[in-house]
Amino acid sequence: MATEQSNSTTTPRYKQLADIIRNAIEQGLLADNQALPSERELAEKYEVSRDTVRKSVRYLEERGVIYSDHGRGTFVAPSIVRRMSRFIDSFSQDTQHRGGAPGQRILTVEPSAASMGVAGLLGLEPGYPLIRVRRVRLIDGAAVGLHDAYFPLPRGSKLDRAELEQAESLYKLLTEKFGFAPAEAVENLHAGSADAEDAQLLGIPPGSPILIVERITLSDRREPIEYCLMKYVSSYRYSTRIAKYSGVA
Amino acid sequence: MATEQSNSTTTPRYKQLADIIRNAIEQGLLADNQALPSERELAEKYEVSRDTVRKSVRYLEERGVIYSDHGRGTFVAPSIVRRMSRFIDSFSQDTQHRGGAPGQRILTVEPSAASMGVAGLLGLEPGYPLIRVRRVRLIDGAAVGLHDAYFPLPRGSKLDRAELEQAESLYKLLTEKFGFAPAEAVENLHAGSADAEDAQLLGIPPGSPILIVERITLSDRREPIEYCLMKYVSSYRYSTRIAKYSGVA
DNA sequence: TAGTGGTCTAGACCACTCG
DNA sequence: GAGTGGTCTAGACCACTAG
Repeated sequence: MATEQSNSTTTPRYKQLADIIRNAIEQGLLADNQALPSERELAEKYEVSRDTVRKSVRYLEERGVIYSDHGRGTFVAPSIVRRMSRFIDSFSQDTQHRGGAPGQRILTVEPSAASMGVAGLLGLEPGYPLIRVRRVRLIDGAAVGLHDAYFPLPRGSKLDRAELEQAESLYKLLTEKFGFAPAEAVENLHAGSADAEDAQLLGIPPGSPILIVERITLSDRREPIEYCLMKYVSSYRYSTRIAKYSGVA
Repeated sequence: MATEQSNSTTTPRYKQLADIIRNAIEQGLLADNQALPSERELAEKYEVSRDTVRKSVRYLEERGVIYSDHGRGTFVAPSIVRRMSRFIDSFSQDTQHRGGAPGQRILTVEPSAASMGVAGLLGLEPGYPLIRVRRVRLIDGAAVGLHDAYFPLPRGSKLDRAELEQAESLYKLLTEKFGFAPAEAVENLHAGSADAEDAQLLGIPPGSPILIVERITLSDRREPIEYCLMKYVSSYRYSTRIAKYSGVA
């Protein structure tokens, strides 16, 4: 930690240290459930305070990379846990983490007045102008899901299909072009059946079971900024991690 | 924070303060998205260091109760987010949070030698002696899910149906009687169809779509201690919160 | 008993937001 | 510029685990 990289002006030390530890784990230098050096040792080795080391440890613990046990030490989380983090732009990342090639086929990109349902979820007036983007999501070229996203654009802005087709990701495009800043999301999941259109687009028989995921994305001020309805074929796995039991009452 | 309760010997101050804040929110003293007093004000008012206040804030932030924004302040999370925390013993708690009465009908409590599949998931030898508990989960008396749990018991221990029928919760019983100590869990979800038996137990037509949740529960040492296969009718909602986008490389 | 993580303090300075 | 949260330090003591 002595002589710092060029970007150290902005990256806090605890994140730098966290990256060092995470890289060591990802490169297999530390095995599952193996103990890390003690906090005091890490502090000395990297010339930071113990409190900064603890911040790194918390940071990685929240992400399921390591875990600490009072009086015993800090350990590498088993890979089954490490692989399970969820992120907001989950489809592409999840798929890549699982070794698949994510893809998409854009169906429509069009203006859409908010229906009562969507307006309620987004906290807007019915009829409010939204953009609706419908896509088939692919893994290794095979259709696995349908995404139907609704979001407002800043007044006067436009989004066309060509733009989206070139972009690496819808979220990245929205973020860079329109200042779309997702901070958090809530998701509701349930089982359902494919209707005729779903079935045709996903290449499955009508009535097949599908996993339905509804998501509301919130800005840093916790204003709803997107509603997305997703439908997945039954071979698609949605993975999640449930953190430490929190002594609720 | 001056004169403390009797149990203050063990409860850390930051959790006591977190409880004070959470209670204020739950009692409606603070509205959604309303700003909390600044960290410095809270530190002065409750006579703790600012760092301790920050621990309380982190603690509640992880649980989706509040959120902080650099330079702006700390705010009450909107109720749509606050309601979304998941816990390991989720069914009973989730159901209660939603205003329903959770219940169960125990189908079988029996010894079961680990199949190859379950053995692999639990990191045991096939044939290892396990207990298998099958239950129908109810909300307001109506069947909504099937739980099929497998776990090892300490050598020589036994678990019978009568015991389970009296217990408040399977987890509580296992924890208190056998030192079962869940620290974390991973879940995989996908859509499927009810077979004849599922359909009969859930009171739905065979072939109906169901939400299939597989869970592996891990101990504080991250050893797998339970595998549970859950099937839910399509009206059941599985809710989750996706925390702040974490700058993963 | 030695070593580990957990809590707590008091103070400093930086980075960000907003009027 | 005033106020907010974010980072960092150095040190102290407690609680837990294990040989």
